[in-house]
Amino acid sequence: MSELKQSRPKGTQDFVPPDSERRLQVGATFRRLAETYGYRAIITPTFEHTAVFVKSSGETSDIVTKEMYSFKDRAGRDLTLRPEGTPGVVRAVLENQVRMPCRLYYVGPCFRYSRPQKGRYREFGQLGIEALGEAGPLTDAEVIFLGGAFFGSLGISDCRTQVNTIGCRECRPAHRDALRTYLLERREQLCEDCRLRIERNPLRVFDCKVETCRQAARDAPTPRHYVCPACKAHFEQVLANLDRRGLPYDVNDRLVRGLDYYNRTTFEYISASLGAQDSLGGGGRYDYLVEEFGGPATPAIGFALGLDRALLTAPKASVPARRELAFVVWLTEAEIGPAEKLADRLRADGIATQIDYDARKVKGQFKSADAAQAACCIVIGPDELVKGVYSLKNLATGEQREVPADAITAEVRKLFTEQDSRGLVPGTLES
RNA sequence: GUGAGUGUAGCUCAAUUGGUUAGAGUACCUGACUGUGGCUCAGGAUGUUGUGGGUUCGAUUCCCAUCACUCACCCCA
Repeated sequence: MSELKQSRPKGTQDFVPPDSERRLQVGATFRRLAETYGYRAIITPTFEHTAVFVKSSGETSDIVTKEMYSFKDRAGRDLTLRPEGTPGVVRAVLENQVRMPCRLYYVGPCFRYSRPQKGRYREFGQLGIEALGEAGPLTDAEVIFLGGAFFGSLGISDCRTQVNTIGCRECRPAHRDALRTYLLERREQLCEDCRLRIERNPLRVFDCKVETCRQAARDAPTPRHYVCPACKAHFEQVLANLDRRGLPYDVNDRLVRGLDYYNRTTFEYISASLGAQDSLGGGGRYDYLVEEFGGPATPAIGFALGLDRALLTAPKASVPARRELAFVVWLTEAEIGPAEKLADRLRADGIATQIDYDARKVKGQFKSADAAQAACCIVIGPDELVKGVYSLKNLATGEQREVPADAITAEVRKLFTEQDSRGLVPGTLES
């Protein structure tokens, strides 16, 4: 293996065909689905002022304390590659005074500085939606359902949906106090991290995987048992609606999520086939965030799904044997001109067309066509020029026949659809 | 940030207790086929064994360091 001077930075990925196409397709599936539910695209910068993330994700969150790609630009501004999508969206909505309520979706890269492993990269793709200005539980259920529908449309069958409620401003303090008291009584059993969490964010103890902490947390007061009547009713309606829609879910008392800004409904999609990083995505309600950004009090809910993890979990569609690509083959240099002209004509007609200008022999051109997975070759030789025809060869079946020059576009189209219907081009990812 | 494992041809992997010329499949190139790919047959090319040190008469094999990748902790997408 010869030494490459440059290799990709740790935790980043290259996508070469056909993986690149598959990845784009997943994004396209998401876009289409989101649009089906009335969401519209929002595009925000890949980096923001660092304060945007510190303020929204929480100063004590792991993302902010140790996972951000932060840097100073040449004018000394403090900037950060976005570790998640929501803060930038909220900032942009306020900055542009987008009329609310509004439903927005985004697809794009996010960055976190953590040690890479299966399903976890330093640059990763997120697919997200944010519904701003909708307060009701039916929105929560619809959002949760939409995420489930997305994984379903990718053919992911082992996705489980977990939901929980963590209460609101009114009921959270009561629970927090109860939890703190409970944890302080069992301080000895807790790991170092969890002892710190008691003061900073006791909810996180529920997330801890240390066995003694799990035991200690088993009977700890959960948020759900302390929620106020309003939150309780809200959650019950969310669940009732999920039932009505037929989306299976598990209520998970310990599901609290890593971002500080959530309230009431939280949810997460889990896959068994992902390994340690088993979360396909998650989200929740964040009714206070817009206000904290200096905007008007605005209820909101959203989710972020992992593009890479979706790709990892989704069954691999068989790679198409043939692409809708025509390949023009010339015999002698005298035909290069006509070949080029024909290719341009086909392209103008919307047919992807390629020529091998470099291959000296016909055989080499056919090999190129085969390697490119072209559906057909169109041969131009001295004979064809005299007769005013092209020889059209179907590379899947091997049949070749002469077609009149002015019928070539129609014939190629016909050949494409014939290959499709004969199943020579297996279905793509979405079907 | 912590731990473990793995680095041999473009790819997937071999190489007996350290033994001299590092192999196979596949992919690639050429020819059989001078206007035709995919099949078949016959040939061909390819490696500083990740890198740098060390032990040894001799290292792909053992030791140390380093880099990269992978998995896990952590965290989450």
